[in-house]
Amino acid sequence: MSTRKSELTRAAARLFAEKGYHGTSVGDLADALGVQKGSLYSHIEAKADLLWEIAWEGAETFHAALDAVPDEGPVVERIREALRAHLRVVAEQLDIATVFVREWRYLEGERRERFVTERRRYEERFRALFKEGRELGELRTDLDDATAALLVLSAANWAYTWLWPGSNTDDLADRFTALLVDGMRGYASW
Amino acid sequence: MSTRKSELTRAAARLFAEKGYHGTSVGDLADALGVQKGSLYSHIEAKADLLWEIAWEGAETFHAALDAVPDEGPVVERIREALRAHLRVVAEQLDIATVFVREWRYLEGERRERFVTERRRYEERFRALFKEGRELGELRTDLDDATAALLVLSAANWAYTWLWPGSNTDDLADRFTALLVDGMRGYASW
DNA sequence: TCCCCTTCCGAACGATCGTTAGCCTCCGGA
DNA sequence: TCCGGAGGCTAACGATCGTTCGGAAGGGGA
Repeated sequence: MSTRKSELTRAAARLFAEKGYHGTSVGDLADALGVQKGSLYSHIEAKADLLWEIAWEGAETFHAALDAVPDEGPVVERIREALRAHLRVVAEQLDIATVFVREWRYLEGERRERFVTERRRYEERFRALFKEGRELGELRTDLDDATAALLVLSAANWAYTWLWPGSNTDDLADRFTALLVDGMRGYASW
Repeated sequence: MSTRKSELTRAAARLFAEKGYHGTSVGDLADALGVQKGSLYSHIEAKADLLWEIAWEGAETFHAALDAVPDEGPVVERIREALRAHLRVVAEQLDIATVFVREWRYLEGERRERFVTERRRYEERFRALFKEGRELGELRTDLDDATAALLVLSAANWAYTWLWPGSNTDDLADRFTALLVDGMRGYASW
Protein backbone atom coordinates (compact mmCIF):
# COMPACT_ATOMS: atom_id res chain seq x y z
CA MET A 1 0.00 0.00 0.00
CA SER A 2 1.41 3.31 -1.03
CA THR A 3 2.40 6.00 1.42
CA ARG A 4 -0.13 8.42 0.07
CA LYS A 5 -2.96 6.00 0.62
CA SER A 6 -1.98 5.44 4.23
CA GLU A 7 -1.73 9.19 4.73
CA LEU A 8 -5.29 9.43 3.55
CA THR A 9 -6.43 6.68 5.86
CA ARG A 10 -4.72 8.30 8.81
CA ALA A 11 -6.24 11.70 8.04
CA ALA A 12 -9.64 10.10 7.64
CA ALA A 13 -9.36 8.40 11.01
CA ARG A 14 -8.49 11.69 12.62
CA LEU A 15 -11.32 13.60 11.00
CA PHE A 16 -13.91 10.88 11.50
CA ALA A 17 -12.97 10.78 15.17
CA GLU A 18 -13.09 14.55 15.47
CA LYS A 19 -16.15 15.45 13.41
CA GLY A 20 -17.87 12.15 12.85
CA TYR A 21 -18.19 10.21 9.61
CA HIS A 22 -21.18 12.14 8.32
CA GLY A 23 -19.71 15.37 9.62
CA THR A 24 -16.60 14.91 7.48
CA SER A 25 -16.87 15.67 3.78
CA VAL A 26 -14.64 14.36 1.03
CA GLY A 27 -13.57 17.97 0.64
CA ASP A 28 -12.39 18.01 4.25
CA LEU A 29 -10.29 14.94 3.60
CA ALA A 30 -8.81 16.49 0.49
CA ASP A 31 -7.95 19.67 2.38
CA ALA A 32 -6.16 17.59 4.99
CA LEU A 33 -3.92 16.21 2.26
CA GLY A 34 -3.61 19.53 0.44
CA VAL A 35 -5.26 18.16 -2.66
CA GLN A 36 -8.41 18.54 -4.76
CA LYS A 37 -11.22 16.30 -3.66
CA GLY A 38 -11.44 14.56 -7.01
CA SER A 39 -7.84 13.45 -6.58
CA LEU A 40 -8.74 11.19 -3.68
CA TYR A 41 -10.45 8.82 -6.06
CA SER A 42 -7.09 7.61 -7.27
CA HIS A 43 -6.81 5.94 -3.88
CA ILE A 44 -10.33 4.92 -2.98
CA GLU A 45 -13.50 3.99 -4.77
CA ALA A 46 -15.81 5.63 -2.27
CA LYS A 47 -15.80 7.50 1.02
CA ALA A 48 -17.41 4.50 2.67
CA ASP A 49 -14.27 2.46 1.92
CA LEU A 50 -12.29 4.62 4.30
CA LEU A 51 -14.71 4.03 7.13
CA TRP A 52 -14.56 0.33 6.52
CA GLU A 53 -10.78 0.19 6.40
CA ILE A 54 -10.40 2.16 9.61
CA ALA A 55 -13.06 0.27 11.52
CA TRP A 56 -11.68 -3.06 10.40
CA GLU A 57 -8.14 -2.07 11.23
CA GLY A 58 -9.42 -1.22 14.69
CA ALA A 59 -10.96 -4.65 15.04
CA GLU A 60 -7.72 -6.31 14.00
CA THR A 61 -5.66 -4.14 16.31
CA PHE A 62 -7.79 -4.86 19.36
CA HIS A 63 -7.91 -8.56 18.65
CA ALA A 64 -4.16 -8.67 18.12
CA ALA A 65 -3.58 -6.92 21.41
CA LEU A 66 -5.77 -9.46 23.14
CA ASP A 67 -3.91 -12.31 21.43
CA ALA A 68 -0.83 -11.36 23.41
CA VAL A 69 -2.62 -12.16 26.66
CA PRO A 70 -1.75 -15.72 27.73
CA ASP A 71 -4.64 -18.15 27.93
CA GLU A 72 -3.49 -19.72 31.11
CA GLY A 73 -2.25 -18.53 34.45
CA PRO A 74 -4.16 -16.68 37.16
CA VAL A 75 -7.41 -15.25 35.78
CA VAL A 76 -7.06 -11.98 37.63
CA GLU A 77 -3.69 -11.46 35.99
CA ARG A 78 -5.17 -12.18 32.58
CA ILE A 79 -8.03 -9.78 33.13
CA ARG A 80 -5.49 -7.19 34.14
CA GLU A 81 -3.43 -7.84 31.02
CA ALA A 82 -6.47 -7.78 28.78
CA LEU A 83 -7.49 -4.41 30.15
CA ARG A 84 -3.94 -3.15 29.82
CA ALA A 85 -3.85 -4.30 26.23
CA HIS A 86 -7.14 -2.61 25.41
CA LEU A 87 -6.34 0.70 27.03
CA ARG A 88 -2.93 0.74 25.43
CA VAL A 89 -4.49 0.47 21.99
CA VAL A 90 -6.97 3.21 22.80
CA ALA A 91 -4.26 5.62 23.94
CA GLU A 92 -1.83 4.81 21.13
CA GLN A 93 -4.37 4.68 18.33
CA LEU A 94 -7.00 7.01 19.64
CA ASP A 95 -8.48 7.92 16.28
CA ILE A 96 -8.82 4.35 15.14
CA ALA A 97 -10.20 3.31 18.50
CA THR A 98 -12.78 6.09 18.32
CA VAL A 99 -13.95 4.94 14.92
CA PHE A 100 -13.98 1.36 16.18
CA VAL A 101 -16.16 2.24 19.13
CA ARG A 102 -18.37 5.05 17.84
CA GLU A 103 -18.38 5.50 14.07
CA TRP A 104 -18.65 1.90 12.97
CA ARG A 105 -22.42 2.13 13.00
CA TYR A 106 -22.39 4.11 9.78
CA LEU A 107 -21.08 1.03 8.00
CA GLU A 108 -23.62 -0.40 5.63
CA GLY A 109 -24.65 -3.75 4.28
CA GLU A 110 -22.46 -6.79 4.59
CA ARG A 111 -19.55 -4.80 5.97
CA ARG A 112 -21.64 -3.74 8.90
CA GLU A 113 -22.57 -7.32 9.66
CA ARG A 114 -19.00 -8.50 9.43
CA PHE A 115 -17.90 -5.76 11.76
CA VAL A 116 -20.61 -6.46 14.31
CA THR A 117 -19.68 -10.13 14.34
CA GLU A 118 -16.06 -9.29 14.98
CA ARG A 119 -16.91 -6.77 17.65
CA ARG A 120 -19.13 -9.26 19.41
CA ARG A 121 -16.39 -11.84 19.29
CA TYR A 122 -14.02 -9.37 20.92
CA GLU A 123 -16.39 -8.75 23.77
CA GLU A 124 -17.00 -12.45 24.15
CA ARG A 125 -13.31 -13.00 24.66
CA PHE A 126 -13.48 -10.63 27.59
CA ARG A 127 -16.59 -12.21 29.03
CA ALA A 128 -15.02 -15.65 28.87
CA LEU A 129 -12.31 -14.53 31.27
CA PHE A 130 -14.79 -13.68 33.98
CA LYS A 131 -16.75 -16.84 33.46
CA GLU A 132 -13.61 -18.91 33.68
CA GLY A 133 -12.50 -17.09 36.79
CA ARG A 134 -15.74 -17.90 38.51
CA GLU A 135 -15.78 -21.52 37.38
CA LEU A 136 -12.21 -22.11 38.46
CA GLY A 137 -12.90 -20.52 41.82
CA GLU A 138 -10.34 -17.78 41.35
CA LEU A 139 -13.15 -15.28 41.59
CA ARG A 140 -15.96 -15.67 44.06
CA THR A 141 -18.18 -18.55 43.09
CA ASP A 142 -21.34 -16.50 43.42
CA LEU A 143 -19.94 -13.81 41.10
CA ASP A 144 -22.33 -12.33 38.58
CA ASP A 145 -19.78 -12.66 35.83
CA ALA A 146 -21.95 -11.08 33.13
CA THR A 147 -22.29 -7.91 35.19
CA ALA A 148 -18.58 -7.89 35.99
CA ALA A 149 -17.73 -8.25 32.32
CA LEU A 150 -20.19 -5.50 31.44
CA LEU A 151 -18.53 -3.18 33.90
CA VAL A 152 -15.07 -3.76 32.49
CA LEU A 153 -16.27 -3.53 28.91
CA SER A 154 -18.01 -0.27 29.71
CA ALA A 155 -14.79 1.20 31.01
CA ALA A 156 -12.96 -0.14 27.98
CA ASN A 157 -15.47 1.17 25.48
CA TRP A 158 -15.86 4.53 27.14
CA ALA A 159 -12.13 5.07 27.48
CA TYR A 160 -11.80 6.86 24.15
CA THR A 161 -13.67 9.81 25.62
CA TRP A 162 -11.21 10.52 28.43
CA LEU A 163 -7.93 8.82 27.57
CA TRP A 164 -5.32 11.04 26.04
CA PRO A 165 -2.31 9.82 24.12
CA GLY A 166 0.25 10.28 26.88
CA SER A 167 -1.66 8.42 29.59
CA ASN A 168 -0.07 5.70 31.64
CA THR A 169 -2.57 3.09 30.62
CA ASP A 170 -0.89 0.16 32.32
CA ASP A 171 -1.16 1.92 35.63
CA LEU A 172 -4.77 2.81 34.94
CA ALA A 173 -5.66 -0.76 34.01
CA ASP A 174 -4.08 -1.98 37.21
CA ARG A 175 -6.08 0.44 39.29
CA PHE A 176 -9.30 -0.64 37.61
CA THR A 177 -8.47 -4.26 38.16
CA ALA A 178 -7.50 -3.80 41.79
CA LEU A 179 -10.72 -1.95 42.41
CA LEU A 180 -12.83 -4.63 40.80
CA VAL A 181 -11.06 -7.44 42.54
CA ASP A 182 -10.99 -6.02 46.04
CA GLY A 183 -13.98 -3.71 45.99
CA MET A 184 -14.47 -0.22 47.31
CA ARG A 185 -15.18 -1.15 50.87
CA GLY A 186 -12.32 -3.47 51.56
CA TYR A 187 -11.68 -5.68 54.53
CA ALA A 188 -11.29 -2.76 56.90
CA SER A 189 -15.04 -2.36 57.30
CA TRP A 190 -15.95 -6.00 57.67
CA MET B 1 -45.74 24.06 23.60
CA SER B 2 -48.07 22.63 21.05
CA THR B 3 -48.55 18.91 20.59
CA ARG B 4 -47.20 19.02 17.09
CA LYS B 5 -43.98 20.60 18.20
CA SER B 6 -43.42 17.95 20.84
CA GLU B 7 -44.15 15.24 18.28
CA LEU B 8 -41.40 16.72 16.17
CA THR B 9 -38.99 16.78 19.07
CA ARG B 10 -39.75 13.18 19.93
CA ALA B 11 -39.31 12.05 16.34
CA ALA B 12 -36.07 13.97 16.11
CA ALA B 13 -34.75 12.31 19.27
CA ARG B 14 -35.57 8.91 17.84
CA LEU B 15 -33.95 9.59 14.49
CA PHE B 16 -30.89 11.33 15.90
CA ALA B 17 -30.38 8.34 18.19
CA GLU B 18 -30.87 5.88 15.36
CA LYS B 19 -29.02 7.51 12.49
CA GLY B 20 -27.03 10.27 14.11
CA TYR B 21 -27.57 14.00 13.86
CA HIS B 22 -25.71 14.44 10.60
CA GLY B 23 -27.16 11.21 9.31
CA THR B 24 -30.69 12.54 9.73
CA SER B 25 -31.97 15.03 7.16
CA VAL B 26 -34.76 17.52 7.60
CA GLY B 27 -36.57 15.46 4.99
CA ASP B 28 -36.31 12.40 7.23
CA LEU B 29 -37.86 14.34 10.07
CA ALA B 30 -40.67 15.54 7.82
CA ASP B 31 -41.33 11.99 6.65
CA ALA B 32 -41.61 10.87 10.25
CA LEU B 33 -44.40 13.40 10.76
CA GLY B 34 -45.98 12.73 7.38
CA VAL B 35 -45.38 16.28 6.25
CA GLN B 36 -43.34 18.26 3.72
CA LYS B 37 -39.96 19.35 4.96
CA GLY B 38 -40.70 23.03 4.52
CA SER B 39 -43.58 22.66 6.93
CA LEU B 40 -41.27 21.93 9.82
CA TYR B 41 -40.17 25.53 9.83
CA SER B 42 -43.45 26.52 11.38
CA HIS B 43 -42.11 24.89 14.55
CA ILE B 44 -38.37 25.46 14.47
CA GLU B 45 -35.97 28.01 13.13
CA ALA B 46 -33.25 25.52 12.28
CA LYS B 47 -32.42 21.85 12.50
CA ALA B 48 -29.77 22.68 15.10
CA ASP B 49 -32.52 23.88 17.44
CA LEU B 50 -33.85 20.35 17.71
CA LEU B 51 -30.49 18.96 18.71
CA TRP B 52 -30.15 21.62 21.34
CA GLU B 53 -33.59 21.07 22.77
CA ILE B 54 -33.13 17.32 23.02
CA ALA B 55 -29.64 17.49 24.48
CA TRP B 56 -30.68 20.07 27.02
CA GLU B 57 -33.77 18.15 27.98
CA GLY B 58 -31.49 15.20 28.58
CA ALA B 59 -29.31 17.27 30.86
CA GLU B 60 -32.31 18.45 32.84
CA THR B 61 -33.74 14.95 33.09
CA PHE B 62 -30.54 13.41 34.39
CA HIS B 63 -29.99 16.20 36.87
CA ALA B 64 -33.58 15.96 38.08
CA ALA B 65 -33.22 12.23 38.61
CA LEU B 66 -30.10 12.83 40.65
CA ASP B 67 -31.87 15.50 42.67
CA ALA B 68 -34.13 12.79 44.09
CA VAL B 69 -31.13 11.09 45.70
CA PRO B 70 -30.83 12.20 49.34
CA ASP B 71 -27.68 14.05 50.26
CA GLU B 72 -27.25 12.30 53.51
CA GLY B 73 -27.35 8.75 54.73
CA PRO B 74 -24.95 5.88 53.95
CA VAL B 75 -22.81 6.73 50.95
CA VAL B 76 -23.07 3.28 49.46
CA GLU B 77 -26.83 3.60 49.46
CA ARG B 78 -26.62 6.97 47.78
CA ILE B 79 -24.29 5.65 45.10
CA ARG B 80 -26.71 2.84 44.54
CA GLU B 81 -29.61 5.26 44.25
CA ALA B 82 -27.69 7.56 41.93
CA LEU B 83 -26.90 4.69 39.62
CA ARG B 84 -30.49 3.51 39.81
CA ALA B 85 -31.68 6.98 38.88
CA HIS B 86 -29.33 7.23 35.96
CA LEU B 87 -30.08 3.83 34.50
CA ARG B 88 -33.78 4.40 34.91
CA VAL B 89 -33.58 7.54 32.80
CA VAL B 90 -31.56 5.76 30.16
CA ALA B 91 -34.07 2.93 29.87
CA GLU B 92 -37.14 5.12 29.98
CA GLN B 93 -35.85 7.86 27.72
CA LEU B 94 -33.43 5.95 25.59
CA ASP B 95 -33.50 8.31 22.63
CA ILE B 96 -32.92 11.40 24.70
CA ALA B 97 -30.23 9.67 26.71
CA THR B 98 -28.48 8.65 23.51
CA VAL B 99 -28.46 12.20 22.24
CA PHE B 100 -27.28 13.37 25.65
CA VAL B 101 -24.37 10.96 25.65
CA ARG B 102 -23.39 10.72 22.01
CA GLU B 103 -24.86 13.37 19.74
CA TRP B 104 -24.32 16.45 21.87
CA ARG B 105 -20.93 16.99 20.31
CA TYR B 106 -22.53 18.32 17.16
CA LEU B 107 -23.80 21.27 19.13
CA GLU B 108 -22.09 24.48 18.10
CA GLY B 109 -21.00 27.74 19.65
CA GLU B 110 -22.31 28.87 22.97
CA ARG B 111 -24.82 26.07 23.21
CA ARG B 112 -22.04 23.55 23.10
CA GLU B 113 -20.23 25.28 25.91
CA ARG B 114 -23.33 25.48 28.03
CA PHE B 115 -23.99 21.82 27.49
CA VAL B 116 -20.45 20.76 28.32
CA THR B 117 -20.59 22.75 31.55
CA GLU B 118 -23.80 21.06 32.55
CA ARG B 119 -22.51 17.64 31.63
CA ARG B 120 -19.36 18.16 33.64
CA ARG B 121 -21.41 19.28 36.59
CA TYR B 122 -23.44 16.08 36.39
CA GLU B 123 -20.35 13.93 36.46
CA GLU B 124 -18.94 15.98 39.31
CA ARG B 125 -21.99 15.20 41.37
CA PHE B 126 -21.20 11.53 40.94
CA ARG B 127 -17.55 11.96 41.75
CA ALA B 128 -18.37 13.82 44.93
CA LEU B 129 -20.16 10.77 46.27
CA PHE B 130 -17.08 8.61 46.07
CA LYS B 131 -14.87 11.28 47.54
CA GLU B 132 -17.26 11.75 50.42
CA GLY B 133 -17.44 8.01 50.98
CA ARG B 134 -13.71 7.77 51.28
CA GLU B 135 -13.40 10.82 53.52
CA LEU B 136 -16.14 9.64 55.84
CA GLY B 137 -14.56 6.21 56.05
CA GLU B 138 -17.60 4.47 54.63
CA LEU B 139 -15.44 3.33 51.76
CA ARG B 140 -11.88 2.17 52.28
CA THR B 141 -9.67 5.08 53.21
CA ASP B 142 -7.07 4.19 50.60
CA LEU B 143 -9.72 4.14 47.86
CA ASP B 144 -8.77 5.68 44.54
CA ASP B 145 -12.05 7.52 44.35
CA ALA B 146 -11.39 9.11 40.96
CA THR B 147 -10.91 5.69 39.42
CA ALA B 148 -13.99 4.33 41.16
CA ALA B 149 -16.06 7.23 39.89
CA LEU B 150 -14.68 6.76 36.41
CA LEU B 151 -15.72 3.13 36.47
CA VAL B 152 -19.27 3.93 37.50
CA LEU B 153 -19.56 6.79 35.05
CA SER B 154 -18.31 4.57 32.27
CA ALA B 155 -21.02 2.06 32.99
CA ALA B 156 -23.56 4.87 33.17
CA ASN B 157 -22.45 6.50 29.94
CA TRP B 158 -22.12 3.29 28.03
CA ALA B 159 -25.50 1.98 29.17
CA TYR B 160 -27.38 3.46 26.21
CA THR B 161 -25.69 0.90 23.97
CA TRP B 162 -27.01 -2.17 25.74
CA LEU B 163 -29.99 -1.14 27.84
CA TRP B 164 -33.34 -1.78 26.29
CA PRO B 165 -36.57 -0.11 27.39
CA GLY B 166 -37.97 -3.01 29.39
CA SER B 167 -34.86 -3.65 31.50
CA ASN B 168 -35.03 -3.94 35.24
CA THR B 169 -32.65 -1.10 35.84
CA ASP B 170 -32.96 -1.02 39.62
CA ASP B 171 -31.83 -4.59 39.81
CA LEU B 172 -28.99 -3.88 37.44
CA ALA B 173 -27.84 -0.87 39.40
CA ASP B 174 -27.85 -2.93 42.57
CA ARG B 175 -25.72 -5.61 40.99
CA PHE B 176 -23.22 -3.04 39.79
CA THR B 177 -23.08 -1.47 43.20
CA ALA B 178 -22.69 -4.74 45.03
CA LEU B 179 -19.89 -5.74 42.72
CA LEU B 180 -18.07 -2.48 43.20
CA VAL B 181 -18.49 -2.48 46.93
CA ASP B 182 -17.53 -6.07 47.62
CA GLY B 183 -15.28 -6.85 44.68
CA MET B 184 -14.99 -9.86 42.44
CA ARG B 185 -12.84 -11.95 44.69
CA GLY B 186 -14.74 -11.74 47.89
CA TYR B 187 -13.80 -12.83 51.35
CA ALA B 188 -13.78 -16.51 50.41
CA SER B 189 -10.31 -16.31 48.95
CA TRP B 190 -8.71 -14.19 51.60
C1' DT C 1 14.83 7.12 -25.29
C1' DC C 2 10.32 5.54 -24.41
C1' DC C 3 6.63 4.02 -21.60
C1' DC C 4 3.91 3.11 -17.70
C1' DC C 5 2.23 4.05 -13.31
C1' DT C 6 1.07 6.97 -9.74
C1' DT C 7 -0.78 11.10 -8.54
C1' DC C 8 -3.16 15.20 -9.16
C1' DC C 9 -5.84 18.90 -11.63
C1' DG C 10 -9.90 21.24 -13.24
C1' DA C 11 -14.40 21.03 -14.37
C1' DA C 12 -18.51 19.19 -14.22
C1' DC C 13 -22.32 15.82 -12.92
C1' DG C 14 -26.89 14.94 -10.62
C1' DA C 15 -28.48 14.51 -6.03
C1' DT C 16 -29.43 16.16 -1.79
C1' DC C 17 -28.78 19.48 1.77
C1' DG C 18 -31.08 23.17 5.05
C1' DT C 19 -33.81 27.03 4.47
C1' DT C 20 -37.13 30.59 2.60
C1' DA C 21 -41.27 32.37 0.45
C1' DG C 22 -45.97 33.06 -0.69
C1' DC C 23 -50.20 31.11 -0.50
C1' DC C 24 -53.97 28.21 1.22
C1' DT C 25 -56.98 25.81 4.60
C1' DC C 26 -59.02 25.02 8.73
C1' DC C 27 -60.86 26.01 13.23
C1' DG C 28 -61.89 28.35 17.69
C1' DG C 29 -63.05 32.60 19.82
C1' DA C 30 -64.88 37.23 19.61
C1' DT D 1 -70.24 36.41 11.13
C1' DC D 2 -65.67 37.62 10.80
C1' DC D 3 -60.87 37.27 12.08
C1' DG D 4 -56.44 35.52 13.23
C1' DG D 5 -53.27 32.29 14.02
C1' DA D 6 -51.53 27.62 13.55
C1' DG D 7 -50.11 24.39 10.45
C1' DG D 8 -49.32 22.70 5.97
C1' DC D 9 -48.46 23.03 0.82
C1' DT D 10 -45.65 23.82 -3.39
C1' DA D 11 -41.80 25.61 -5.37
C1' DA D 12 -37.62 27.20 -5.43
C1' DC D 13 -33.14 29.02 -3.56
C1' DG D 14 -27.94 28.60 -3.28
C1' DA D 15 -24.77 25.59 -1.21
C1' DT D 16 -22.66 21.47 -0.69
C1' DC D 17 -22.57 16.60 -1.21
C1' DG D 18 -19.99 12.29 -3.28
C1' DT D 19 -18.43 10.96 -7.58
C1' DT D 20 -16.77 10.90 -12.58
C1' DC D 21 -13.84 12.08 -16.34
C1' DG D 22 -10.15 13.39 -19.55
C1' DG D 23 -6.00 15.05 -19.45
C1' DA D 24 -1.33 16.08 -17.79
C1' DA D 25 2.83 16.16 -14.86
C1' DG D 26 6.51 13.53 -12.99
C1' DG D 27 9.68 9.88 -12.09
C1' DG D 28 11.70 5.16 -12.41
C1' DG D 29 12.64 1.04 -15.05
C1' DA D 30 13.60 -1.09 -19.47
